[in-house]
Amino acid sequence: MFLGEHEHTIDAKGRMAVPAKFRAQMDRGGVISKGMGVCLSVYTMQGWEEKSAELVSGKSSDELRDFERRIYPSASEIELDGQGRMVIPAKLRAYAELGTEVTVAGVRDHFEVWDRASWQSYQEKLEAEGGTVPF
Amino acid sequence: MFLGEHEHTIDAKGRMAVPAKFRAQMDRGGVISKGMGVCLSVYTMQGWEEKSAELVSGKSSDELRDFERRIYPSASEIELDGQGRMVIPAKLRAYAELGTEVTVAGVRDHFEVWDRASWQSYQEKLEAEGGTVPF
DNA sequence: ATCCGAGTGGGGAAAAGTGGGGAATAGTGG
DNA sequence: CCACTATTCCCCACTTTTCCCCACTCGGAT
Repeated sequence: MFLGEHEHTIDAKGRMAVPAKFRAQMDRGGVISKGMGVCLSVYTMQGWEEKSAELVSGKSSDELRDFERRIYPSASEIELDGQGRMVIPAKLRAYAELGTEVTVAGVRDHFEVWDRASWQSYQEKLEAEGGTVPF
Repeated sequence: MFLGEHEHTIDAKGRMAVPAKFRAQMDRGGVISKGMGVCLSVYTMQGWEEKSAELVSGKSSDELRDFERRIYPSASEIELDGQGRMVIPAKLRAYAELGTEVTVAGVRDHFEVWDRASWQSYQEKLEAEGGTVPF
């Protein structure tokens, strides 16, 4: 399970360290894709397969074609280098408007990568709307 | 699995580099055919056989004959050269209105080749219709 | 104080993408 | 059957990007 908020950086080569707590789950690689909102989502390979299978089920063939043409091209397979970093494709970096300072947030079955400023204003918005955490 | 969006070019000889991430799957060649919409679809040999078998199943013999006469002549077997490129037949290039700048998009079991401008407007259309990516 | 793991930065080798020359091949007309 | 032309294919060359490895810093734990 992915938990917690981690502040990391993206270097000049487009690399970002995966939080050490997430690495064991990602050791066999994973999939990064455009997320809901201005962010990117990273799944384990298994998680991605389950999630995408679930999303395409029960669609008519016309819908399915368009749908597949949106989700698969917007994703990319990723692996970790010797230092536990992943390379974020330039297209995806642009989509999520990532600068060098990013926040990595664990969200149960996947984790998300946000530009740090976007993340902060998003959290502030949630707080203003939704009140306090329920624990 | 074919994933991601790759910007490539078609040179004066009609050749296009297959994205490196797709090559391992294409090493024994594949089949290129007209795609759904103004694009071309490329399958692995195995993927093509499965897909075409699935499409012809459950058709009456009259339907089947016409269908086969449409599908198979519009397709072409392709191999990769020493540099990992494939030659796109001129007829298919014309069908998909491909200029020199193209986008190669991975769509799970196959990948598609679009003229870069067509791809972009198609994606914009999908976005306008379908909202955000669900991940 | 020292060790160790995490996060970051960068150099250099390897691979990817592109372009083009020239031989082999296939197709065309005499 | 031969000659000519056009196309295809194989190879080499160049540039850019990617990947692998080593090095440094910073905290926390021993």
